[in-house]
Order: sequence, then C-alpha cells, then structure tokens
Amino acid sequence: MKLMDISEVAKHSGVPASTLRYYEEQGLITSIGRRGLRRLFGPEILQQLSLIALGQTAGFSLDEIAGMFGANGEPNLSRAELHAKADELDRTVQRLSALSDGLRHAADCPAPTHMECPTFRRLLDIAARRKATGHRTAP
Amino acid sequence: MKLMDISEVAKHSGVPASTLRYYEEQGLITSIGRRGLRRLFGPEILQQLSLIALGQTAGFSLDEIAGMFGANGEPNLSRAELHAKADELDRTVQRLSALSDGLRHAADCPAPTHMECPTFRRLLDIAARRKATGHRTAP
DNA sequence: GCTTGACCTCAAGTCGGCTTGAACTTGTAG
DNA sequence: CTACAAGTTCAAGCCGACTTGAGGTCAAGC
Repeated sequence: MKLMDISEVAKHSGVPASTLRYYEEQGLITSIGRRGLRRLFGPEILQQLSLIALGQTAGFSLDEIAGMFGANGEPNLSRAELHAKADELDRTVQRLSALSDGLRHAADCPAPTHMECPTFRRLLDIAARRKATGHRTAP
Repeated sequence: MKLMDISEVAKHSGVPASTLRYYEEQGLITSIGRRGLRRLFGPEILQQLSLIALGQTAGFSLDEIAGMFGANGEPNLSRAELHAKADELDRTVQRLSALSDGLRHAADCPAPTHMECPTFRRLLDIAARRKATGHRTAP
C-alpha cells in the first residue's frame, strides 16, 4: 500500500474525502501526485492526519496547525516557539486534569450539593486558574 | 459585591455581555433576577463561567456543557456518566501530554528531520492512538 | 422631571470548519 | 470499447458560537 487514492485515505484515517480536499486546499496536507485527475497520497499522510486531529483536540485552529507543521508534517517552528506551544499545552493539560479529578470526585462525594463540597470547589478553583495563556482566552 | 449587573460580570469574568446574554438564552446560566429590565447576577456566576470555559477547552460543546451542569452550575449527571466524562477527559489529557512531549523533544532533537527521529515518531504514535472515545472522533 | 447612557430585545451578520450538489472527467471491469 | 463508479472542481449551504446594529426602556444623577 504505497500509494493511496483519496477514498483509501478516508477509510484508513476516518477523515472524509471532502475534508481531505478541504485540508489540501488549506495547505495542511499535500497529495504526492495525481493519476489522471485523481489525487495520490503516500502513507505518511496518515501520520500527518493524526497530527492534525491531535492539534485540533488541543484547541489549535487549522491555521495554527498549518503554521506549526507545514504541509509535509514536519515541525516548522523555532525551538522557542515549540517550547512555548508545549508550555501552553501543559497548562491546558493541568486544567483538564483538574476538571477530570473534579468530575470523578463529584461522582462519589456525599455532600448534598457539589458546590458545597470543599474538595470539589478547590478542584474547580485550580481548574479555573486561567492566566494569559493565549489559549482560547476571552477578550 | 453581592449582586452584579451584566457589565460587572463581564469585567470580572472577561466574558462579553453579549456572550452572557447568549449563554442565558442557551440555558447555560441564569440571572438571579432583574432590576427593571436589567439582569442581576449573583457571585456564583463567576464560578459557573469558569466551569463553562473549562468545558470548552476540554472540547465539549455548549449543549454538552449545559447537559453536564444545569444552569445552576451543579453537576447534573449520574455517577456513571461523571466517571465516563472523566475517563474521556483523561484520554484527551494523555494525548495532549504526548503531543507536548513530542513538541518539546522536537525542539531539542538533533535529528535532521523530526519525522526521522524515532523518539518523535514514538511520541506521535502514542498521541495518535485515538480509539472510539466519542470525543471529536471523525465519522 | 428630564436627560443620558447603560441596559434591553430581536434579527441579521460573521467566521471557522466542513458538507453538499451540480456538472464534468476518467481509470478499470466486463 | 463502452459503461460506470469513483474521482474532480466550484459555488453554495450548514452549524455552532458568537457579534453587531437598530430601535426601545429605564434608573440614576443633575
């Protein structure tokens, strides 16, 4: 399976063909060539698509993702920028971990209302601690 | 500061007044009453807004968030559902942690192209391992 | 008691991320 | 060699999450 046409990529990646065309148009991926009109993709595309999906769940826009990894999938940023993205991600991870803990605790806590439970509130406070991360921060 | 009008809430939370009205319309929050036409909010609103923001960065839609916590901000799900959400969150956290590690490693790795670096690829593989989580999974 | 500016409602607009549909081309199977 | 399923382009549409604008109301300060 060296070269795949669009439907094969769709099948293996779970990403619809229409989305693949859209991504190409947006410069997030590139087809390796054409057979007639039909796009041909190399196997690396699957890796790249995982990366894109990952970036999305991390809350990055397609534009940001395109900026981070070129259409080739290679990280495309300076050391400093990479570290900054990693740090941003770590802050997100911390908040989400706190939320997870909070939910799990709420599931088992006997307090009459969760908001009265000090543990739950403490976890929420941690979770809510959103400094200027540049990540989805409201104006 | 017992009762706040909408602009005070906006100021303290960073969430624009238009968004607050929108959230109320969508049933994510409730104003505690009115003074004339003007909405009045209690202090809890700030906590609730943090929770909403958190849910958003976790990748939940406003509908889902409204389902998880009523307009009051109280968790609104069964133990099982809370555990399920927590588990889902944990999987997201794992993937994001892997991405973070991957980025950080890429920043310092001497390999000519990152895709050739076995460490980077291994991290990506971990990161890409997306089973049926129900979370942002493509059709 | 009047002005004024912060609030209100409601409809329409915007933006990102795709999807859908119509009209067309083409590699492959029979 | 023809039929056709699967591909292509391009424009338009859709959904979620808001924002904006026009026009109306009202509480507070002068």
